[in-house]
Amino acid sequence: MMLMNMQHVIAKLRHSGYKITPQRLEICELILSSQNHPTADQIYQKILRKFPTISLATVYQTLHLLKELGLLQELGFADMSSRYDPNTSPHVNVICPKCGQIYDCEPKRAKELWSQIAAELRFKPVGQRLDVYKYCDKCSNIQSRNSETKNR
Amino acid sequence: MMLMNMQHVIAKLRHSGYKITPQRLEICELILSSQNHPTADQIYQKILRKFPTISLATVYQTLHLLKELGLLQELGFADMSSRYDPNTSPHVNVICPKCGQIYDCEPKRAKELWSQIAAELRFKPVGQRLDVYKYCDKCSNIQSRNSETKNR
DNA sequence: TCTTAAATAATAATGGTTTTTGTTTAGTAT
DNA sequence: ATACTAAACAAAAACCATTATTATTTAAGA
Repeated sequence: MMLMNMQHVIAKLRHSGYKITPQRLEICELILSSQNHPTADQIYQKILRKFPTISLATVYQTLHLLKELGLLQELGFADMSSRYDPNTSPHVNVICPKCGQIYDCEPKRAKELWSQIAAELRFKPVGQRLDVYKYCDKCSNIQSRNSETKNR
Repeated sequence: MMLMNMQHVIAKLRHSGYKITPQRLEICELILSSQNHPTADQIYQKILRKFPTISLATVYQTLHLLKELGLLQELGFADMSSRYDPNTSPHVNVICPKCGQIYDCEPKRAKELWSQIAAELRFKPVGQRLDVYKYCDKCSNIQSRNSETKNR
């Protein structure tokens, strides 16, 4: 299983004994339809259009549930809030260290790298995370303008 | 540059115009001598023995400075805590998804295959992070005991 | 339709990190 | 060695993403 779809989500929820609610389905669809991996608050802001009384706590609860069911991956960061990735298979997250922009990348070698490392580690991991840091076009301009000063 | 040492830290601080203080040196030594990547609070608790009046804010400031100087990597996690790794070269962090225990791993093929991916991406990353999730011995026992129930 | 455990909404609480402010100190010049 | 000054420090308050709590609502089976 690589990228979840709604059929899969519904089946998994039902099979695991959880209820199928409109809120849960909408949260899933929002994550699936977004290219960058949204934060909990970004999901909350979007879902407010369709569910004006939804609580941010519900968003968090649902995200944690989907994570436990293995339907998405939570990417924690030091300088920003967590982001949620519906792709749980080995792939590369290209991240701007300045603004946090993320996009996914699936190098041909990624899965090969993964399987070789897994073989060398002598155990079967339950998951993985591959991040690559690269200044996006916007931030690399700002960065080069400030790079001569002692900036902190 | 892979794993920092004290000589290197001192040179880097001086060259960058920052002062050499006992607090900064002690924090560096603690990180360098620790096998697992400690949290800010774990460093704070240890350093209290030698500097009973040190502030937690000083620990954070120092860690951020060392990060900016490229001397260590900050690993952010979903539970909003960070851990600090003096090894900034491509390596694998083996992490227990339950308790957060971490240890480093340097598979022979990691660097080789990593550079191949970098070549395929057509840019030179400014950093990277490779996490592999594996339940530690302690947590895998607990996990198997609870796995039949709907646990959350 | 009825029943009930689960899910939701609203709100308060939590806790890691950052900011602020006044004091101390490392590094340099005298 | 002493004095000077910007930087670093300690202490405490503030911040804010996330989690816990509680009362109300709802999905799903009888």
